[in-house]
Amino acid sequence: MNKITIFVRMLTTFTEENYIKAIFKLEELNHKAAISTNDIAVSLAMKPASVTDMIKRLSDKKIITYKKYHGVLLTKKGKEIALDIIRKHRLWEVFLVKKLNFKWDEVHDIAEQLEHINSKELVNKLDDFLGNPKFDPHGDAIPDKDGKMRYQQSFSLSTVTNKQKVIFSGVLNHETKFLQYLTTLELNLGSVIEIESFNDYDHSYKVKINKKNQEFISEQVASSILVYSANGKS
Amino acid sequence: MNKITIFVRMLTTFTEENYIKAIFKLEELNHKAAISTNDIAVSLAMKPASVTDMIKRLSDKKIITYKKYHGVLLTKKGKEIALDIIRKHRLWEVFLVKKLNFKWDEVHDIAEQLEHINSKELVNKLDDFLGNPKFDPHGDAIPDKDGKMRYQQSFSLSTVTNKQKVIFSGVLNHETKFLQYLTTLELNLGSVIEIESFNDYDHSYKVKINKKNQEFISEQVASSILVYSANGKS
DNA sequence: ACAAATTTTTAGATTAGTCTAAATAAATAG
DNA sequence: CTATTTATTTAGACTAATCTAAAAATTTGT
Ligand SMILES: [Mn+2]
Ligand SMILES: [Mn+2]
Ligand SMILES: [Mn+2]
Ligand SMILES: [Mn+2]
Repeated sequence: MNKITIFVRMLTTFTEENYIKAIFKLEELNHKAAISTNDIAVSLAMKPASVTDMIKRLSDKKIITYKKYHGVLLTKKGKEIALDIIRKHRLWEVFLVKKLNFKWDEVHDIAEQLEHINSKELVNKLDDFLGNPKFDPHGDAIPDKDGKMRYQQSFSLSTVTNKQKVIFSGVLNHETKFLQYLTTLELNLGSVIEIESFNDYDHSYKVKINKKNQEFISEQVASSILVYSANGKS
Repeated sequence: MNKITIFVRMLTTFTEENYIKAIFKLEELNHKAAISTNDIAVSLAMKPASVTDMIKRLSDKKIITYKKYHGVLLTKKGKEIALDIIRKHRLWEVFLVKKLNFKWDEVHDIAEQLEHINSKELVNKLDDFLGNPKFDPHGDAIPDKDGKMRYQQSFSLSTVTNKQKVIFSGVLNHETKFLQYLTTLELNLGSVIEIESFNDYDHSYKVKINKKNQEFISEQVASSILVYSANGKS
């Protein structure tokens, strides 16, 4: 009746990793208070009761801190896991677009699967193969092997109201439909957006893209477009 | 109390796919009779009772035919799924070796994960990116998108007893240790093996590899080495 | 052809991950 | 500050995938 206890590195399951990533993204948005059960449930399309169950498990594994009725926060270990998953997701997206010729609106779901492949050597060799890219096809920063990533000094187009030139550097909405719409505007990462006029009434823009096509951009669309100033400063 | 029944394409789980692949490989070896519960259990390091459970599920899904106490066989659908998994496994192995510079003895476990990534477009684009390779880094044929693969007309080195030149074209043992040993012999796919003498007593060989190094090959090793005749015929 | 050995299945239990419905705690609004 | 509303947790149930132990079927050896 003797039991031998062996301490095995506790791996995270596919499911746990999805919770960890969701909590990380909610913390990025909130970056103040703890994340609520409900917010996690909404973001994963799960019922709150299921979330309560899982956060207990993650808390036992020291991946989050959890105070009943008061939400959760990732521990250092939890953040490391999250950044590793995000690193893999974004590197695979670069691979799919740059090497396999997928379009930027086609890669997210495949990367959702690939981000769970477990191999340190694989992700690092993939990183090298791709030339250690700093941004993914949607302009999101890619964490390096130590989890470091430089957040871009960009802002939403919807915060700009004066005539000026800005550079398109990222999106806040990753839906296929939205990305495809931007493609029809010939808007790609790095494109120059010249604001020709701002409509005070509906907050829409008339812009010229890459000195070529003149387009109309609604407030709704502008709010999901990230840009930085075209004047070297920043 | 009305129920709406929606017919959803029934996807195979990770676990089911591993059973399907195991059964396929056992059928390749046996290619006569049905595959026994026990053989599946051994090949997956699982208990027979668990296998019985799973083969009931696979039978319900029409992936295998199952007669209680008399083993299983893959249906057409089952074989298609198996070939698709094997296609993915071997294409990913090519990717890992050719593009990411992994060694041929390092790729199997990573490919075991990647083979379950679910995306028709991904596997076909990967195939194109790799130049539609016909063989993986271990000399195994890669099924095309219709599941067709040309079996090689090769034979085990241990069936050759006369002096002759043969070409190394594959392995029957995929263990890291074995593959590493072949590497120390400077034996790579395509290497020329000149049989200089065959020892009738212990069935070992003295050979010259690539017209360079003279090596000793035991019967045990020879039995896992696949070759074809270097004289154009075949 | 029958007894013994082997293989396979069944029965019952466990864990991860999910759900619904009910209970309870926290937040909000008068 | 209390009542109502909202959020969270608990309780109980289900499925997939696994196990052990026991029962049943098949195979083997004499
Ligand atoms: Mn994505
Ligand atoms: Mn992205
Ligand atoms: Mn392999
Ligand atoms: Mn292989």
